[in-house]
Formats: sequence, C-alpha cells, structure tokens
Amino acid sequence: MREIKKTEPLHSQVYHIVKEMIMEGKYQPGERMVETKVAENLGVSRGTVREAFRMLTKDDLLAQKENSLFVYHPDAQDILDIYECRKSLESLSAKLAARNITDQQLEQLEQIINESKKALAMPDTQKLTSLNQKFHDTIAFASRNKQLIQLFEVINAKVLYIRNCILKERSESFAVLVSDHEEIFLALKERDPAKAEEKMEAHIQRSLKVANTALSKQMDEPESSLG
Amino acid sequence: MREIKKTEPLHSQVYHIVKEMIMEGKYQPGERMVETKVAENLGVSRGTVREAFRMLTKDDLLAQKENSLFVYHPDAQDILDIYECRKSLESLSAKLAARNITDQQLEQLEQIINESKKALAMPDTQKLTSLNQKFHDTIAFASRNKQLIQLFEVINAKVLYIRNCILKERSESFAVLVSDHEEIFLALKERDPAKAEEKMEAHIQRSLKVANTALSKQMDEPESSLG
DNA sequence: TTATTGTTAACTGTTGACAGTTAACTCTCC
DNA sequence: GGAGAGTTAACTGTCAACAGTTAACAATAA
Repeated sequence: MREIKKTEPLHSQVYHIVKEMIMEGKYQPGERMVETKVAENLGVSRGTVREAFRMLTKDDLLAQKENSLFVYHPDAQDILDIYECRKSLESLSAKLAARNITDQQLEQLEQIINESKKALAMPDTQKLTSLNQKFHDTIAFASRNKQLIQLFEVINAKVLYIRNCILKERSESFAVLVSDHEEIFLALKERDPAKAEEKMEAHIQRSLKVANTALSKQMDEPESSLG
Repeated sequence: MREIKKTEPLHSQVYHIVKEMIMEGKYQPGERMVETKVAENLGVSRGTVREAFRMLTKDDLLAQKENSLFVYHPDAQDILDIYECRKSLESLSAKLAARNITDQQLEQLEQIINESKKALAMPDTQKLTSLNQKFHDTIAFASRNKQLIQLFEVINAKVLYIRNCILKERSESFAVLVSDHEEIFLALKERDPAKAEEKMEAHIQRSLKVANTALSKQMDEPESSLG
C-alpha cells in the first residue's frame, strides 16, 4: 500500500525553516523579526508565522524586547553558561550511554570517528562539524533518556547557533576534538560509566577553552558581532 | 509619576492560566485539550489559545498525537529519566551557587529552612512543598547561570506536575528532605563547591527513591492514573 | 536652528470566518 | 443483528480584517 503523504502543518514547516535560517545566519543575531515580512516571504498568513515565532521564543532563539521579537544575541557570559550546562548534560549522557549503548550504536560511533579522521586529513571543516554533532547525538540517543534528549534540543540549538554565527570554528581545533572522541568511544566500548563520564567532561571543558580563545580573538576585532 | 499598567498579552495570560490548571490537575493527565472549549471557557478567541498551546507543547506539558493535543502523561520510565536529569542539573546548580551566592541569599536559605522546620512540626504539607521549591529556586538563582535557570524551567514544570498529579506526597518523606537541605545549606555557607555538589546529588537521589516507592505503591492500586 | 506637534506607516494583538478532516451516529439492506 | 454507506457535529488548520500602539517623519512655531 502506498503511503499517503499528509503534508506537515504550515506552522511547523515555518518553524523549521525559520529556525534553520537563524542557524545559518540568514537572519543575523540581534536582528528584528517581523511577522508580516516573514509571512510575505514564505507566502503564508501572519497567524501561522506567529505560532512558529512562539515556538522559537520558547527555544530562546527569538527573544522579546518591548513588543518586538529579536534574534537571540548571546553575550560572552551566555556562552560560558551554555558550555557549563552542556558539560553537565553531556557527562550524564556519556555515563548513561556506557550502560545502555548497543553494539550497533558502538559501530556507528566507530564509523563516525573513522570518517572524522579522513575529514581531518583533507581537511573538510564542514564535514567535521557535522560529524562532531552526529557523534554527540548518537551518544545522547544511546543514553535512552528521553528527557535528556529534550534538554539537548534546547541547549544544542544554541550551541550550533553560536558555532555558526558567533564563533568561526578554526580547523586546528578539530584534531584535539577527534582524539577526544576516540577516548570517549573506548570508554563506552568498555562500558565503563565513570570513565565515559570523566572523558566527556574533559572533552567539553576543552571545547569550552577553544571557544573561549576564539571568543577573545574576536573581541579584538572591533567589527565583530559580539559586543 | 504614576506607573501605567500595560496589560499582559492575552496569549501569555492564557498560557499561565492553562499551565497552572494542568499543574493543579484541573486538567487530568492524558486528557484531550480542545482549543474551542478552552477559548470559550476563558472568553478569548481560538487563535489566542492556539499560541498558548504551542508554548505548552514546547514545555512538553501538552503532547501532539495524531491531530489532537493531550495533557502530558508520563510513564514510570519518564519519571526516572526526569529525576536523573534533575540530579545532574541540581548538582551543577549547587556547585555554582557555592561560588557565587551572596550573603543575602544565604540568609534567605536559612530562613527557608527555619520555616520548613516549623511547617514540619505542624505538619503543613502544602507549605513544605512550596518551601522546598523555593529552596531549590533560590540556589538556582544564586548560581547566576541563566541557561541553567532556563533548563530548570523546562524540567521543573514536569517535576511539579508529577508531584501534584501523579505522586501523592507523603508527609513522612519531608523530614529527610529538610535535614538534607540543611546539609546543603552548610556546604554553601562554607562556599565549598565540591561538597555542595555532592550533598545535592545525594539529596536528589534520595527524593528519587521516595518518588520511586510512592510510585510502586501506586502500581498496586489498580484505579491509579498511572498505567 | 531647535522643540513641539501633527500625520502617516509599520507592526502587533486579537478576532471571526471558512475549508478540510475526523469521529460518531444513524439508517439502511442483507 | 451486523456490515457498510450516508449524514452530522466537532475540531483543527489557515487566513484576512480590524483595532490599538509605536516609530518615523514632516510641518509648524519659538
């Protein structure tokens, strides 16, 4: 029997489209978002856009100020705060994954690492970024904790956004990243929760340091988007 | 000059009202939520209710199934998952608070504990519950990590909901709770991050155990709302 | 020129209407 | 009596319109 394609509701489509556009920097941090314009651009009604905007506001990707909505514009402290939270959640994720991960998921991780090494040799920054995300997603999924996965959705939207729009990821940082991943993978393979947790925490701590130096480099450049 | 009272937007008011009603069990877990009815009850238009529903869905207090929305109905695993996340976030909260808490906030905590002891003597369960929440909120605020506070908003809505609607808090559990709080308070007063973190983790672990036994007691009662 | 006051134009908040879909409830006809 | 078609009623998805607010800009007076 042929699958019937029920079209996804418009408001949901608008949500995903606008979210992606924010992530890609198509809408700039701090930029004002206007219902009317988005509605016109996408060819839908204002009410539909409104629903999407409410959801994006809950994601913290839009923020209300006075009566208008603006694209999220994190300051330096926000970024530190986000990484601090991430450290805690990713450690938990690794710990739980060490208990619950399947052999198949371990294989997936191994493959991701292998591909990462190849991408590192090129080097292919775009691919490294996406593989990095995939690595963490796989572990989160392997934790089998739905609530944790939901919390990641909130925090990861911001992390990705920061990476894309605020920091310009420098390729030299990826080498450390991949070797960290390898250590985490080994801990998971040994199914050692404490070790996985510890390695993950160190890993996030290291990425924070990378972000931090990138951040302070940007502080020097006066035309930077970060004030 | 006289303050001008700008009325809060309707959709926001509806959000808070419906959220509260869900928390209080005025809408039952698993119950279907109908835009039309809520709109009529509150005397606002459907579009307004829609916006509130979108926000509640993001909070996970409503869940979409097919084309309809239902009140969140966590299963036993969800509850364990939530407490696992909470353990991680609350520990972080305590650790950061130990670094950043002000003397005034320490006084607040001390007062909360004193009131808790009084309420424990009565015993006044309602008050104990609200003081418990206040204790944790104060620490979260003292952490000065805005992202963490936002994550708590997501998770706490569920925790409160579970406490109110799923578990019936038994008063005997509160004694342990208050003495735990006292230990955490002392660690914060000494401004010892590691100790605060450790005490908090143990505390949440203990509340999980309380929840767990309450849960299994309920499993025996066949007319329970938990399947 | 600088303030102050109109005057639009641009938006947001809210609503009521309409189309399409699903669910429930008949009413047949076997 | 029961399977299947027909008929409503109940909802959701989407939109267009209107009122109220704010912001920008022009016009006028000091």
